[in-house]
Amino acid sequence: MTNATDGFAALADDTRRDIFERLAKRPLSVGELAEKLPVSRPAVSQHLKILKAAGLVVDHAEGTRRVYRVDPRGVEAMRGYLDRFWDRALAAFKEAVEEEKDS
Amino acid sequence: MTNATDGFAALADDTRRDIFERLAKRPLSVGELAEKLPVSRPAVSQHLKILKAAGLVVDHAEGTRRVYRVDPRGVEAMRGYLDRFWDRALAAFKEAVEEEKDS
DNA sequence: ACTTACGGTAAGTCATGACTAACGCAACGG
DNA sequence: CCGTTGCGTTAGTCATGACTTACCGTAAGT
Repeated sequence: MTNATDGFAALADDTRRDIFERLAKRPLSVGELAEKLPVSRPAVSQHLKILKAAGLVVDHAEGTRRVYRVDPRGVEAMRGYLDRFWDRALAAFKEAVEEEKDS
Repeated sequence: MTNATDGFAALADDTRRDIFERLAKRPLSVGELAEKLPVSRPAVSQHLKILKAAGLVVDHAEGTRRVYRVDPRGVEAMRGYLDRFWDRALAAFKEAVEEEKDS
């Protein structure tokens, strides 16, 4: 878990990205999310399960409700993955552009 | 294109992430990629089409071959998306942890 | 021109996954 | 207690997408 690669699959779905962005604004319960979204409550529950497995959200009980919030550590893991490629890709890209100018 | 959200779907697939990581090391042709991967050449071609649409790679002709390389701008776009949530999520997360200690 | 190398496209198959309805379970409130 | 609220899970359906085979276009080499 908190394996950056799972995060991509988690955020690939539109509904899940919607949920993620709403939780980024403020913590919400499953029911509160389902109200705003065009899908059923069980669907939201399943999406949250996937986001949680990817390390992007955490939940805690609050009476009978379960409140979810974004876990910045999961976001950081994905940033770290992209960073590993960014430096190298940027250097190689600029170099290629320079050679292109020699036409 | 270069829309960060398409990048998540693009990197969600294992084969596509494999292609992306190989291209990050050095530019490669379609055939060179297909040699190393456990899928057919047309499959690689289709994956590259998706990565290109997501703004993560660019291609250029080289004789009859087409050489693909990583486009750092696409990577940067995804980083930017994650950054928008990271600050806010981190602050909210720390605050919640502090309240948790009051138990 | 003919052939060969290289790659994108089309059509069809099969697995994955997003969704709903129905059910089960725990935590309060009367 | 007993009903209600709030979630998670299961089973089943339907759409999406990853893959292969076959085919077509294009750019050299002879």
